[in-house]
Amino acid sequence: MISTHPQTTSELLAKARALTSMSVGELARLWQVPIPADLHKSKGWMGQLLELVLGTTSGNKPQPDFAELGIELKTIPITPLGRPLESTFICSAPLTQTLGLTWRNSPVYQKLKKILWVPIITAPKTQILSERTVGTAMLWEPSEEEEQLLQADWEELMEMITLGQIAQITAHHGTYLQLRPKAAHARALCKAIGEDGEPISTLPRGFYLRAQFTQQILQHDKRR
DNA sequence: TGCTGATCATGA
DNA sequence: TCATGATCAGCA
Repeated sequence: MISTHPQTTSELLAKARALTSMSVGELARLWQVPIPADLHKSKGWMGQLLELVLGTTSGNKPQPDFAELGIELKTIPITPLGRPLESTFICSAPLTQTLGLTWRNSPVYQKLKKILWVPIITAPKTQILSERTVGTAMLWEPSEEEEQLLQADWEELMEMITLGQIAQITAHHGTYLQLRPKAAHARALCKAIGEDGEPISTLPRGFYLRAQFTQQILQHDKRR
């Protein structure tokens, strides 16, 4: 089966909604994608399957998955009750040259401003991949209130990075947006700002949405 | 058992 | 190394 790139937002949403209740095994068969035994060594597999099915246009370039529509695609494993099993990676965090960076022109905001969420109903986490099913996809844009909350977290974290306090940042910081390691392994280091403004080597970090926040998004949208 | 910190695959 | 896609694994 061949996917065409969706031309409009409504076409994309309709396409995603048409997948509701389909099993992962069914999708993989239709698109002739081999199913891994588990996701241990194929962590991005689910996301890549949906990219194929929905016909994303961007590959692994630093731009929205549907560049023309300005929409980012995120697959999120949820329990049958709608609780996300994982936090959601947004983008890597700039650790140097952060002065002058503002919320609205930050990579975090650019990623978050329009997201197509595709829930994958997964229960329990050990459930065989092919038996998981697609939930109801939804298009989300942050409300004013949500944006303010995210911006506050972002500003707190970015200030710490800029002031050379990255070593003190843990995943406990940030109410809805957190900063965590994002690396191939512990030896993958990058440059950051040290306590006295000197360059230091540290683990690359990424911004993540807490599962609690994602849950609110998904629940809120159901009431519309 | 939820969450943090660590990790896996792939392409340029 | 850094971008894309995330989930794993063990501790609190």
